[in-house]
Amino acid sequence: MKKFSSRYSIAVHILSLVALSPTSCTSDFIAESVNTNPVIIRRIIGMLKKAGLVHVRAGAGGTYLQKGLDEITLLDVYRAVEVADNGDIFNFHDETNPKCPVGANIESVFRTKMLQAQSAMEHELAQVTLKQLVSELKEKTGSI
Amino acid sequence: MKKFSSRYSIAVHILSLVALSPTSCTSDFIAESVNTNPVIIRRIIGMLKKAGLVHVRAGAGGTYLQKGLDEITLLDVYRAVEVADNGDIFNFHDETNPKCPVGANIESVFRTKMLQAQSAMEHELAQVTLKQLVSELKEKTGSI
DNA sequence: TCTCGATGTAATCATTATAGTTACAACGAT
DNA sequence: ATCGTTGTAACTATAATGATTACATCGAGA
Repeated sequence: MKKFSSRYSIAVHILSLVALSPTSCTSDFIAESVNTNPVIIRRIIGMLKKAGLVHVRAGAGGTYLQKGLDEITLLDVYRAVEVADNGDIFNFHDETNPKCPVGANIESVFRTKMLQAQSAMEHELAQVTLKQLVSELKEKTGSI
Repeated sequence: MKKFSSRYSIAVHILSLVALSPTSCTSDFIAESVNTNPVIIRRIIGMLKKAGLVHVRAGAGGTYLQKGLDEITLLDVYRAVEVADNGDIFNFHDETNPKCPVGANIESVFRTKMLQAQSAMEHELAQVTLKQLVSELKEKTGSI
């Protein structure tokens, strides 16, 4: 199947930081916590922005949540940054031989099963809100 | 996260073919149904062999199931061909800044959630045996 | 025993996705 | 008007995947 990029973990990191930080979150500030290049951060923030999860103060700088922490689930974040063309996490071998009874029908049968598996995973992601995640994070860090 | 390769769909195709075909399944024969190169097939069969799902008649040629159709689940096949180093389908951005309370703790919190999501997916895959899948395939093809 | 088809595997290549980096125009608060 | 910040484009490096050629090896059957 397709594999998840580390964009996803960075996106969650960004949102957690924006949620917890009392100071303004510039891409430089975030990049330091994530330990990567600010441009990487800006690219991902761009995706989160497009998904309506955050907004950015142009010119002045700084990223802010667009929705409540309990209104954003891990599934929302996942969909914002994992841009699989069709949304499927599974790749299929294209163009099996239509003359072979197996080749002609295997994909539709297999695809059904895969979509069920993917749904189960996405359902799990939808159960977790950023509020919960941040709350667990706070416990770990002591305070902040 | 990481994405699944099309090896998985090819592996399922191979096993279905081996299960249904009355004639000997050589890599050339299978490659024709899958519509790819025989070497691709042999490589994947090698993985299935290593996982104990099939055996191959060396010299003579032909692949045969090593277990009963109802003893092989989609999860078995998945584990046989998707060789993620640690088994995780999620990638994490490494080396976040340990000096930042968020950077230092976000990964362990996020990882827990991701493993739950992955478990949900794998549980779903474990529910489907090749026997079921082949049975649905038979319905589709009429007979064989 | 010899032949011949089939397997197992290495080596190579093209393609694609990702991550990182530099550079720079545009924005807007001060 | 300045200056820090954002939004992108462009480029590079790296890795995974899929495909292909080549070839040594195996072993069933003539």
